[in-house]
Amino acid sequence: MKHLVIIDGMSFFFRAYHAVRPLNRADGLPTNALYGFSQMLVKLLNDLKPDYCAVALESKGPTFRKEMFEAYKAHRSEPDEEMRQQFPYFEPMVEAFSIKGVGAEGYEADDVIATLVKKYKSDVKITILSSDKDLYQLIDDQVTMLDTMKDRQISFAEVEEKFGVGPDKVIEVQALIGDSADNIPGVKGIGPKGAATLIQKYGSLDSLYDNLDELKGKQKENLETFKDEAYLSYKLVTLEQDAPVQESLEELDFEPNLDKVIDFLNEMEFTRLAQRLAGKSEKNIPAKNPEKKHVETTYTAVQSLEELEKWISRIKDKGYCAIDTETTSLNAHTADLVGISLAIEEHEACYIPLTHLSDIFNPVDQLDKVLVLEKLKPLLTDENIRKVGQNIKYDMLIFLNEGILLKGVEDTMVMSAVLHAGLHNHSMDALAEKYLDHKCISYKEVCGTGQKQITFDQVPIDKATAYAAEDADITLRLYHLFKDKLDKEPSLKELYISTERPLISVLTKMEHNGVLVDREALEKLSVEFGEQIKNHEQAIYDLAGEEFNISSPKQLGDILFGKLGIEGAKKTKTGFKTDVSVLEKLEEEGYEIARLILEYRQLSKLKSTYADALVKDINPKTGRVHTSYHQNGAGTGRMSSSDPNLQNIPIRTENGKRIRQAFIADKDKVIMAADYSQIELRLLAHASGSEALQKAFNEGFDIHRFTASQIFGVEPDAVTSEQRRASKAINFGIVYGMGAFSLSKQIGVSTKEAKAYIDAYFERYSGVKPFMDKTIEDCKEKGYVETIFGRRNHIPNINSSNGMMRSGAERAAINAPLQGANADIIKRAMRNIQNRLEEENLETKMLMQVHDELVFEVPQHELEKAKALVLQEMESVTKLSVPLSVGIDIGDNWQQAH
DNA sequence: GGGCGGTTATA
DNA sequence: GTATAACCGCCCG
Repeated sequence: MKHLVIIDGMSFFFRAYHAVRPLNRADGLPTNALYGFSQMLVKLLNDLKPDYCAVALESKGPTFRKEMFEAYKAHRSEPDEEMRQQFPYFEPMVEAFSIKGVGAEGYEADDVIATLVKKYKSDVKITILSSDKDLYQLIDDQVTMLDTMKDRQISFAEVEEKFGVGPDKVIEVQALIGDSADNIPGVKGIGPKGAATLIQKYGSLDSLYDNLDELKGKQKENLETFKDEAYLSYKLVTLEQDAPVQESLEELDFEPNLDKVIDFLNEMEFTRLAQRLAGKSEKNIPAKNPEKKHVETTYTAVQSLEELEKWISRIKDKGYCAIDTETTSLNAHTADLVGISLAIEEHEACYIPLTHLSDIFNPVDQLDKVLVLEKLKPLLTDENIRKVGQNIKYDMLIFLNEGILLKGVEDTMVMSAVLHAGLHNHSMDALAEKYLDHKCISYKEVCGTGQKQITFDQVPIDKATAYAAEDADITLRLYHLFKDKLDKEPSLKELYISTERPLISVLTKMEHNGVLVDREALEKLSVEFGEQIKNHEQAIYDLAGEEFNISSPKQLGDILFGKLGIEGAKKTKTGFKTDVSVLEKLEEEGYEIARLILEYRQLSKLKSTYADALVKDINPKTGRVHTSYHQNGAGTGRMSSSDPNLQNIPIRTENGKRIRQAFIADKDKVIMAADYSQIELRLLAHASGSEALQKAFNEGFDIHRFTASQIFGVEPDAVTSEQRRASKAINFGIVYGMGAFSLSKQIGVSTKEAKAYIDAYFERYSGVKPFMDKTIEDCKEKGYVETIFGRRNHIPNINSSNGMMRSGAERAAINAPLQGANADIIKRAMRNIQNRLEEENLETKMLMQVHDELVFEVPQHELEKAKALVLQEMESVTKLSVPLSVGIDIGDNWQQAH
């Protein structure tokens, strides 16, 4: 049977535009979308070998859907200028490939495709080239879809995977889900899962509504309320199969003319593609500096001393530059420098290769690393010449390992975190796409992936230059953009200049310091835990009556609630729930196996995540463990730590404490840990203005006992330990926006009682509830919340129409100003402490930060001095209506210092 | 080898 | 009931 291929024209043109990085013809015409599309067509010629081919075109005027429903596709944004400039070449391109363009006035391309499918599917096999799920309804034995960008064929199975039903029922499901991108309303409260379940059960929209009485609750209510929307959506997603399409199958006959194609490709200056088609090998094409021919970027490799001197002198004149290092590893503490890229003017950058692998067969022309670093050093260490990086802490660590401490740094990632917390991530790729509309060359494109991945020192210089120079260029462009944005937001600028920017160097030094761990102790623990795990395993198998993988929640659930028939099972999405709370309940009911599993879990966690992992993380060169801090790991302003995470080292259990004991001080030094006491509650007292709460802190009361006396109406001395425990849970819960239901579960009382406690709390600590309400209200209006220091966190879901999402967002909104202010305070303290340690020439080293705690390594002889300094700086970092209280402890290891 | 769910470690 | 990171199993390609 012959083969008809139908291409969803505009949809692919747009995707090509976004998928291909900017490209220009010598005269400046943007050509990236044309390039992507041409490339796709070439591949199509080779792979599919169609007998007939058509490109479906959009109607130029308004479509019947728009007339049926005004809002349809209403919030589609206008295409970019660079895209618009390429439109006039679209049809000539299609024509050059000898493909027929097919359209119908008043109909979308999708309708044209549907019409062609209906007309010809009994005569030919059809492949639709599109990734639009609205076309799934056309799929059947004769008709498949192909997403060429993802290189994925879409047939029955894929449709079912995506929608839970076959192509014949897709419309029914889509009618219920709706599509926010096209403004198709659907039924509120029904998403992909619910829609699939309903249609699977009832078969169609009509039948669903005929049997609506079988449903209940919110779902039924929603279906009733949005019945009109459902049927409107049904009409909107149903494709018109009888659009006025004139073309006969013969007219779609596909006879490509290679010369015409090559002429077009040459006209667009897609030389390599043209030559490939003409049968010439790619290798014969000179690939020297391919970027040079594009007007917009000049990326060069620096391979001579003269060139280097030129760049250095230009940077000195300019007063700042963007900088990026290429290395052999993602982890700065194990990475070796491979090359450096620099940028001073936008769209222009250089790459200085230093240690690319070179041998007599493949010699690499590169300058000597030591020499280049010597030349660059004055510039790098000059505080008045700003060095802008994207995550420059990484580059600082690389230079620090070469003996150079950068001064005067700026960081576009940190700037973005200050400006855009909660909106998106701050990776360069994300920022470039969002703010520069530019798709970066991906690391994978340069180095490959998986087994075949190479390190950067194996990348050829021209490829390395294109990648590395682009990074410096993009960083520079983002810097200019974010600097302007900060200038318009004085409070954010202040946060960046006085807190976040200085912190970069502090964190660099902390990571560089690293922490000493007792390897032998951890190895012993690993062995001991391993033996205990084995014993537990055997005991569990005996009770279960068979061997199974205890670490598999699936298998474990089946054993407990299936084979052993234990009652009271709760379900997760995929099986039985087997988490701590479930197992603890079983343990209370007397199930020995539950106790054993809990212990097994704890031991496995301690062994794999801490005992074994930490030993692997000991750096062979320094003998210490160097974490990576993420300055804005959380949208709230908190940091996070990874590789390894030193912010979740165990402390609660006895076995856990033994892990902490392995964090030790070097010879003649001690570990000093300083932590803020009750800082978030103090911040709540300050921010809410609650006088009772403020009084409690000003008088230095035991806050949980005091809260208990308030809630239960007894004298502080008369508070029972049970009452204090409950109050502690409330104090913590309040700052998380907790409700009565969760509190009741946590402290084991009825929801009613829990509600009474919370009411009493708000009654006694008047000001807290109004503060929380005001915070949410402000957030709904502005889309973000602020700490008392002006740090922002955006909460996009605060106005969500989904109740679950919205209440989640409200809890986040309550918590963020408190958690964030905590972060503000400790970050300022870190900056001040590091400054003073250096000013006063102390040998004390800051090693770790754990949200409200700082850990230092202190020489015995300066212990008193360091202690006083840290205490003073932490407590006096800001003045609130309640005092900041810091506890300091000292020991030979981290466990003792608590 | 990547992604995701379940689980657990911390503040 | 806020904010994270990491491990394991399991499913996919």
